Amino acid sequence: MLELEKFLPYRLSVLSNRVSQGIAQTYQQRFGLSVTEWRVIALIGRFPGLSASEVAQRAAMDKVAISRAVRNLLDQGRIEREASADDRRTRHLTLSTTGQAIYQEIVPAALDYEQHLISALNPDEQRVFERLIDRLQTKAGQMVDTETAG
Amino acid sequence: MLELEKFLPYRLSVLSNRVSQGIAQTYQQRFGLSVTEWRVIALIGRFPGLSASEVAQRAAMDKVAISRAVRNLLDQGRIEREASADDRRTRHLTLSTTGQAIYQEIVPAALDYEQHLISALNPDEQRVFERLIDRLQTKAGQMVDTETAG
DNA sequence: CAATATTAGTTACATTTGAAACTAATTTCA
DNA sequence: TGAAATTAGTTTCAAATGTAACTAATATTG
Repeated sequence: MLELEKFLPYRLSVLSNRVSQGIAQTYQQRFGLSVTEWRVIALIGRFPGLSASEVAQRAAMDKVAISRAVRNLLDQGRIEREASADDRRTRHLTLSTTGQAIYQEIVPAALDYEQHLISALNPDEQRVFERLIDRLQTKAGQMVDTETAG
Repeated sequence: MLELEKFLPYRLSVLSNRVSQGIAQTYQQRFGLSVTEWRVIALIGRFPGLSASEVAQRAAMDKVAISRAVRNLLDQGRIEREASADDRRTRHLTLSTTGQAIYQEIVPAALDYEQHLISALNPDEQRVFERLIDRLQTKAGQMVDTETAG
């Protein structure tokens, strides 16, 4: 007997969607950023000079999605792109002044959201929760690899 | 300083996507079901006679998405639909014989997947994890309501 | 060194998804 | 009662997304 509302994958999905949506309000309304665009900004802000494919790797997202987000952010003048000295295929990405302003404004709001959310747990619980998430993450990864799923 | 890879909303998103994808292999490959179609089947299997909007509510999904999934499942002969006696707008949904067979086959596989996944945690940890998820779920809901997000 | 394979990134096309408008049935309440 | 509001469900159109094919640059290897 499967009770969807108690089924872990389902609960994870609902929770994740709700959290993402909540946090997205911050940057969608204010800056019209998509989730992918925001992640690109977050990563380039943190690691200036990343290439598009490095961003894709770190964001765990598709390279096509990243390519499109990069294109949009370039069009909007929020990031800049410079050819690599030693590999003419890769271009290094950095935030423009505008992009930096956005980054500076969103990061505290995002961290604030996270703080609010996680304040539902006490510090001990927070640590436990994060460790368990990591373990599940690892396990889920193994299961994709070994095709145990069916 | 925001480190995406430690940021809870991001980690939840990655974990949830990975888990959903892992479990989806079971029903996508075998039956060509989308996530939404599978959820409709899961809910109608559990609660025969639900209407489309009741399914939408319980699945926490958009009514348009449910409408489309229902249409597909009807076309595939996997569910059946019968007008309600007391409200001619609503139609009650049930699994066809084919739909039941699918349900009977997927449910154990899904539960099995969940078991494998959660076996990364010991029983105590499992209970803790579920309680924490619930608390975060509640908190996230409150935050959407009160627009605390930023 | 030249043919082959690989990698970065983009483009094109087809499918999915979401928002808003819509129809039909039902409720509400003045 | 009957006009206005609500609800169930569908359709439409635009935007987002994924897959595969593609270009250009680099790496490999015979």
